[in-house]
Order: sequence, then C-alpha cells, then structure tokens
Amino acid sequence: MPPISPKDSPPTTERGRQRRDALLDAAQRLFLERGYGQVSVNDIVAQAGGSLSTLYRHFGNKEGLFQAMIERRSHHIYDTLTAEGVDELPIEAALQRLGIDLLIKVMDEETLGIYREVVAESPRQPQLARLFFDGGPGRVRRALADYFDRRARRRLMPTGGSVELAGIFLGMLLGEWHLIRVLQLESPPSRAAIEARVARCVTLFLHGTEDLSSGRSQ
Amino acid sequence: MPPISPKDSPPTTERGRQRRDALLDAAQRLFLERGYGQVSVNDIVAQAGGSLSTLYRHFGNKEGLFQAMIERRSHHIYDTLTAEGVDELPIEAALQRLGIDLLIKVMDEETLGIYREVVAESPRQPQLARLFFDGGPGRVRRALADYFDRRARRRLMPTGGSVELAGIFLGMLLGEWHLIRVLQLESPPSRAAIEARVARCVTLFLHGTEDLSSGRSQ
DNA sequence: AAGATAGTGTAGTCTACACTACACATTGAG
DNA sequence: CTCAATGTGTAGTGTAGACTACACTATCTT
Repeated sequence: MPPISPKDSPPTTERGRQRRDALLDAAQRLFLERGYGQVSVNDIVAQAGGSLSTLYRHFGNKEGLFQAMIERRSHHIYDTLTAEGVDELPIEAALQRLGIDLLIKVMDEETLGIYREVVAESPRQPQLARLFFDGGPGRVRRALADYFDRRARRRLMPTGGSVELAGIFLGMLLGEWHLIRVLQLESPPSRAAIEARVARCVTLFLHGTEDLSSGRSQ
Repeated sequence: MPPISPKDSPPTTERGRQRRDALLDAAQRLFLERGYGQVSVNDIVAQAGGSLSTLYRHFGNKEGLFQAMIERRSHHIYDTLTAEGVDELPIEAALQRLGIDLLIKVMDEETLGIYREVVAESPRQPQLARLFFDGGPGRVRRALADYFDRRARRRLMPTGGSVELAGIFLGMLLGEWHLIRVLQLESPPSRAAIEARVARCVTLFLHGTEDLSSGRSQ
C-alpha cells in the first residue's frame, strides 16, 4: 500500500538537511534537463551522492520528490519580481520596469523548464498545478492587480476588474513569445528586443492602437 | 538501427486508409486522455483493432504515430477559424468575432490536450513543435496579421509590425485564462464570460485603458 | 490462378526502472 | 557506553512496455 501523502518530514539533523538539499538540487537539474519521465531515481541518487534509501525516507516516492522540487522552485523564481517603490513612478515607467523584469524572468531557460514539466505532469498530479500557479504566475497577477487597485484609489485610473486587467496586460507581454520559447522555435530575444516589445505593449495598453501614429479607425 | 524518419507512406488501398485512420483515432483518444508516456502501443492496437505489425508498417515507431496524430489535429483544429468576410465589418465587430471563435476553440478540452502533449514532448521531438505551431497558433497569427495589413493598405490603421501586433492581441485574449485551463484550475468559462472578456480586450486594444470610463493617467 | 501487397495474431525478447530488503556505518543524546 | 534514529550500499524483484519474428490470411492486379 503506497502512502497517500509522501512523508516529507522536516529534517531534524543538519546532515539530514544537507542530504535532502543535495537530492533536491540533483532532481532539479535532471528533471529540467531531461523531463520527469526520462529521469530515474537512480540517476538522481547517482548525481546527488548518498543512497536510494535516503531518498525514499525523505520523499516517499518519485512524485513526492518532484513536487518538493517544484514547490521550492516556483517560490524562489518569482521572488525577484517584488516590484517595490513602483507607486512613486509614472505608470508608463512602472509598467515598463515590471514588464522587462517579467519577460527576462519568464524567458529564462530554468523558468521555461519548470513550466514545461508542470504542464506535462499536471494531469497526473493536480496539486502540482495549484502549487505552481499560486507560487508563480498567480502571485505576479495578484501583485499587479494590487498596484492597479492602489492607483484606482488615488483616482489615477478607473476602478474595478483589476485582476482581469492585470491578466490581460500580462498576456500582452507574453503573447506569442512565451509559446515560441517554450517550444524552442527561436533563440532567446535580446535585451533590446525585450525593451522594444514592452514599450509597445505599454503604449498599447494605455492608449490603444489609434495612438501608435496616424490613422483613423473605421 | 531505428529508421531516422518514420516511414509514413501514404496508404494505397481503401482498406489501408481505414486501418490507418482507425489507428490515428485510437492514438488521439488515448494520448490526449492519458498522455504520451502513459499509453502503450499495445493499448492503441487494442483500441483500434487490427494488428501491431500494421501500426509499425505505417508509422515506423511510437513517435511516428504521435507526430502523424498531432499533424492531422493541428491542421483541422484551426481550420474553423478562417475568418471570411471579415473585411466588410467594422474592426470592433471583426475582432470580436475572431476573438470569440478563438477563445471557444482554445478552451476546448481537445485543443488543450494537444497543447499539453506538444509542450511535454517537444524537447524530445523538436519537429513536433514546428508542426504544431505552423499548423495552429502560427496560422492564426498570420491570418490576423494579414487582416491588419489589408486595413493598413486601406489607410484604416497604421502600417508596420502587423505580425507583432497580432501576437499582442492574441496574447491579450488568452492572457491568464489559457494557463488556468491548461492546468485545469478552473472549469471552462461560459459563453457569456467569453464574450465579456473579448469585448474588454477589443476596447482595450483599440483605445487603451483611458477609455474604459473616466479617470486620467498620470 | 498466381504472385504481389498489405493486414492479422501471437508469442517472445530485451531492457529499463520503481521500489524493497537487508546488513552495515555514523552520530548524538542520556 | 548504548541504543535509537538516520544514512549508506548493494543486490535484488517484479513489471511494464517498445519493438521483432514469424506464420498465416485477405485482396487486388494482370
């Protein structure tokens, strides 16, 4: 009878914590490199040093290890995105800064790897989806929506639907680029290309297509 | 020595075509239901009827079958989206119609399944990524960009960057919704919800946030 | 009717790998 | 010192599954 919830007991001793981290590090490297299904627990132990028994003591089974790894990651990845002091900037500059930071983070090979693995495994491990979304994309959307709400309170923009608005803006930023990078159809965009795209998105978001240059709409 | 390119010879006889289609149908059902790695070729044969030998004669190996299935699918899925007569409509209506059709298609469980499988397998099967993108999302982006170009030629909107603009608009439409559905975090949106979101995106795309109601930007 | 072409069915090979068993080492607390 | 908990190392076990071999059948063409 396999354990329903893998026993991810907090390590008591210092040595225990080290072994646990080594296993997580190895798991991360290998899972993101080859994909969950293509990595054996033996590979991970070989990479991490230590012993198979230890792995099973800590994580219960392969899935437990995977989830622990994803959880650790999705938290740390988006921690750099805590836009602070953003309320003092004009909205153009604020969105521009957030957009650039976000695109750089999201185009990063590690972030893309996490995304691929989560999408691939989520049908079999639904907890994974929540874990990832709430720790990553969901948190960014929340933060941006809060920013919009603060502006609305200061009467700097209309009230209401801030979460949806945030989602739309984030969608604009990623657009087709994310898919293209997830599928590895093109090489990563340069810093300059990122800045240009963000600028275009910000303008579009604030003023619509009309404002791009001349031209009237039908 | 495994064949480099799977022998996907076009079936000559009628009976051959039937057997081939039956295999593809079964493959599609099972792959989308359980995921590529979780389906055995024997499962597929059992579902399709016929024989293992036939499968290998047609597709060479498991990957060949998978690719043939994805190719067939990504072509047919987006065929419904050939927006015709769209040039006669005001741009609001045109974008609205396209947006609704697209969101319905993209939120469909089958389309989401294809997406998941392609993302999951693309690192191991790079041809797959191209196949999918060019047959699906890429074609939609191309079609929308062409529409923008035609409008630009009629001086109804600014010239240039139509492909990027199309990508941005499509990104707005999907936004966070796509991820949420891919990860199955929420149930499918209602028709009404889709219409509301598309309307909001179209307004935003054409006029920016300013126009949503009152409120001035900083 | 005879041979080519494609489909069937079964049985089997070979390999990979999740997970376990077990005997032994290390460490730290009382 | 000792005993309990934790880590190590090796050597399995059991199973699943991709792919092959082979003997046979159905159909179609000329």
